[in-house]
Amino acid sequence: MIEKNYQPADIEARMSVVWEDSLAFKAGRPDRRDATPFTIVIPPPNVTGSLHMGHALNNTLQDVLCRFERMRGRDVLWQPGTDHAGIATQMVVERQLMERQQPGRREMGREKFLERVWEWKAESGDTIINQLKRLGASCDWSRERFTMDEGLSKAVIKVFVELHRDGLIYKDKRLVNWDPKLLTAISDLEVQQVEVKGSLWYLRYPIEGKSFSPDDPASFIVVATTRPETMLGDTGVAVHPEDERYQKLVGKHVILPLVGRKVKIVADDYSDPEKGSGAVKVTPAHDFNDFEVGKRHGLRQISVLDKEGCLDLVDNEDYLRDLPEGASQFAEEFHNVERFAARKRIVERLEAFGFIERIEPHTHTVPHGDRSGVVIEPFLTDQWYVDAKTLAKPAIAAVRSGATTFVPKNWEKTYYEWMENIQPWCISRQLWWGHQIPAWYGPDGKVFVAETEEEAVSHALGYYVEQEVITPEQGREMALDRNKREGIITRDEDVLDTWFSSALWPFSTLGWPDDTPEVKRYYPTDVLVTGFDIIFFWVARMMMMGLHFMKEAPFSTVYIHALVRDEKGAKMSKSKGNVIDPLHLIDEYGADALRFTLAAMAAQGRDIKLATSRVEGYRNFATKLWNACRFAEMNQCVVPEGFEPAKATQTLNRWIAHETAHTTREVTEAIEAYRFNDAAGAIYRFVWNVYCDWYVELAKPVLLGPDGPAKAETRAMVAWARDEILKLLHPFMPFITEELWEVTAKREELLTLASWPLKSTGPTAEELAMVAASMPNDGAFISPMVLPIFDHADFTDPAAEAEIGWVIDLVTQIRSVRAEMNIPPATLTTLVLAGASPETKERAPRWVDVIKRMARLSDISFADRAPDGAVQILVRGEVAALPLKGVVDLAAERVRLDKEIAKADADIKRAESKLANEKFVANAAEEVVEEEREKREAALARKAKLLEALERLKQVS
RNA sequence: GGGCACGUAGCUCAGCGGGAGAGCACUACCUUGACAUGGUAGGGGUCACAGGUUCGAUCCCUGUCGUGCCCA
Repeated sequence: MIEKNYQPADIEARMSVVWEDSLAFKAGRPDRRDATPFTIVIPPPNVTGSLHMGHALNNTLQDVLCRFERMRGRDVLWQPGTDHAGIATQMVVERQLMERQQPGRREMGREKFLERVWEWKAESGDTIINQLKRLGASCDWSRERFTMDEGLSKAVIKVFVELHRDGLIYKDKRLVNWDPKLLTAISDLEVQQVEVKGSLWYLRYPIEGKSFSPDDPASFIVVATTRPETMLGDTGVAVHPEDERYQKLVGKHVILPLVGRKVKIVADDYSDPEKGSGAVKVTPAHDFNDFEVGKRHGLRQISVLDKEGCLDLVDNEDYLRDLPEGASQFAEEFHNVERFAARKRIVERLEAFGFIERIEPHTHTVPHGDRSGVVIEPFLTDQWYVDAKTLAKPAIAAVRSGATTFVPKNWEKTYYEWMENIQPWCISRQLWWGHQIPAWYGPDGKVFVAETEEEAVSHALGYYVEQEVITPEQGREMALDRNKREGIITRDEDVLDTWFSSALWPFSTLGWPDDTPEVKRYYPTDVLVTGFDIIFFWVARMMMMGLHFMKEAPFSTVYIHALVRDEKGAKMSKSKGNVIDPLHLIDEYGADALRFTLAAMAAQGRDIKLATSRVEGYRNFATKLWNACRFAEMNQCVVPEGFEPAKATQTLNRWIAHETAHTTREVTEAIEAYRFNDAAGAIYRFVWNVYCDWYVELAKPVLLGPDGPAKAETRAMVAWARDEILKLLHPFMPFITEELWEVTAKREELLTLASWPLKSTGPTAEELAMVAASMPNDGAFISPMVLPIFDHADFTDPAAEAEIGWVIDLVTQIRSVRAEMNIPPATLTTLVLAGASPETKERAPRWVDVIKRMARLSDISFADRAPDGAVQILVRGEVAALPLKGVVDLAAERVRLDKEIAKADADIKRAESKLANEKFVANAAEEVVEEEREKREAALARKAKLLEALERLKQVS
């Protein structure tokens, strides 16, 4: 028994339990042992995060695919799990400690702090998983993984060790993006370029050997900079080699103001003669470009900042080297001054001595940390790097060859662009939460990379014995006795970039590096569904790692969906406060409505600007479906054993079978092509505008009439079509459809495991091969879409279409005319079918009840010609007359007819002018020309009838 | 500066070489035996602008203007 009202919350709670108890989503169910696997790995959300709109969209689309393929009989594995999200999670816990005024991370120490993070994970880690379940995600929850799981950690260690062994991971001292707030290096991708209104300072650097005077331009060179405070670390001045202004100065030196360091003037085309003064200061330790310039000219690298972004001058040997007397006094004065304060004070000091020529307002982009929001400092440190350039090569090739394709295709360009210009990937992070790097250092700094500490120890002992640092005897003792190893090696403190473990996700979750049956069966995966914002972070890196370690690309298709934006098109973010919480929408309208909205708006290549009104509209759609099913139930509609819709005899029933088959094809093909919006649109229109608006309405007289074969067949068909609807809609609205499936009949299985109505829209591989062989090989790929197999061919019934189409047109037009003539619904009128064709005469009696009911008529009759003074409409070329003499204003009818005639005239004119155009007739496709002729004929016929009608009207008045 | 999108009904969006579509909103009418979370009918758009290709352009090409995103 279906409840009177549709209550999403009740249904959703109950169905979640039903699915869970039945293990419906478990991969590798025995009954699917011989089925082809279908695998998707979830983009793992942050373990302590909560569901946002992006997740809702991303997971709705994955779920549509998984439920669709599951119903098509595949052995579906949707692999769920969460990401440890290094920086983000560590920050959250640190903030928590601060808010609770508890000891900070450093005071706690590494071990205690990590315990604390694990506690937080235990507390909040289920949130996001439960939210995904509320959305209806049909993951195999029994296989949930976490990037810091034992198994996944094992994979991470193995990958690191192997890549290091192969020279693809190495340690290097170079400039990194340093976050002075989080005190860690970050990768290029974690840096956000922000446009900032700043200044350009023009500094005067005195030329060596000349006596400096602000009034004597020959005594100095002007350099322009956006970061005056870094001048303390300057080790050169660069001018363009072809810049005539400065050619004489190249090779000479300037004396750095305030500092007194002697600095060389070099020629380098990095300096742009058009910009600023044409001369730039070179600070190799604090700027990426300057670093390169410095390398080209052998300039020293002097770091003048510490990890926290404060000036570091006292005891800074690099800084103090070769400085004149008195330099240490300045160093002491400015030591430990924060970088922005330092900028201000140094500018003041320079100004006081006449070293500033001028200051211009200047807008430029400044790198910011995407997590901390502070300005990133290029900083010279030792870090671990992945040789991304080498790994990128096969990853590029896999997409070029089509082994992996992007949908929509244009993202491939973005992918190539990035991959072909890829930089070494900095993977070490100065954090505690994450996979600690499996590298150990000896007392002399020698590094030993190994999977375990034991192994590292043995490497180290071997090495130091060989180097004769210790004797073989000592080595043996240390190997045997842990207590004697004190100080031999210490582990690298750093952890790996979170994306390092994410890059392994498609195989680490299946049990790799162990040789598990899951790895064999489910790798490579079928499709990856994700947003374009993480193509670089994640997709590219999975491609690299997958190809390197598994020798096969991790997925054959990458479906890139839109970003969900706010109504203004801006990215939703907490800081902007424009976030729409999907859970609120679920509470208000139900998960099904939210899912349907997202799917319906997921057109390829366009962002989604979410409007709540759409969600409401689709909730109404769910209600509509609910009530249609109630109607079927009230009329005892059930599908009898062995019912074959193709064998239906009633025209109406043949028609709905035909329409259902058509929709089935539309929905199936659209999902196959990742056109989620088309699929959603097709099923929506079918349910509301075909099944509810017409089929059910047209079936009512039969269902309410006397028992008999027609009624029995109609009851069966109403139920059959309903079941087909539930199946087609299930991937989009799983909860309501499963509920209705359960309550409308005794079922052998859950809807979620039922068979999809259409197995395949294309030929099998064999058939394709046959077709290909029989055709001249022009290299063209024959898409399965082009050669559809009509499983539902039995249902095509043009005669039924024509008959029902006539009924629909007739009813619609009568309604329209009645509304136009302001005939109140309560007024019943009569209908005269004038000069009806034999076809119409044969059809009409079958539909009298329906037409009377729907068009609000009292009687339908035939006549040779329309009665005088009747409103006359044209339905498929024949006149239908409503004798309304006295009911309506005949003048109004004349106006209406005039309008109709004018319309027909316009159509005739348009068609004729086209047909009169020789070029059109000569160039346009045959069908198009023919179509135009038909249009002309139809319009001419229509006009003739309308003129007759007008004539008759005139005779009356 | 380079790249990628996008400007279609009041709003949110489909469509895309042969007569402009949906949902919501709006107007009028309707509590008809599934449904007022509903039904019926209707109004509303030189498809940003300017050129070009074509027999034919909202759709393809070029440019302009505007908006958004990504990368320097």
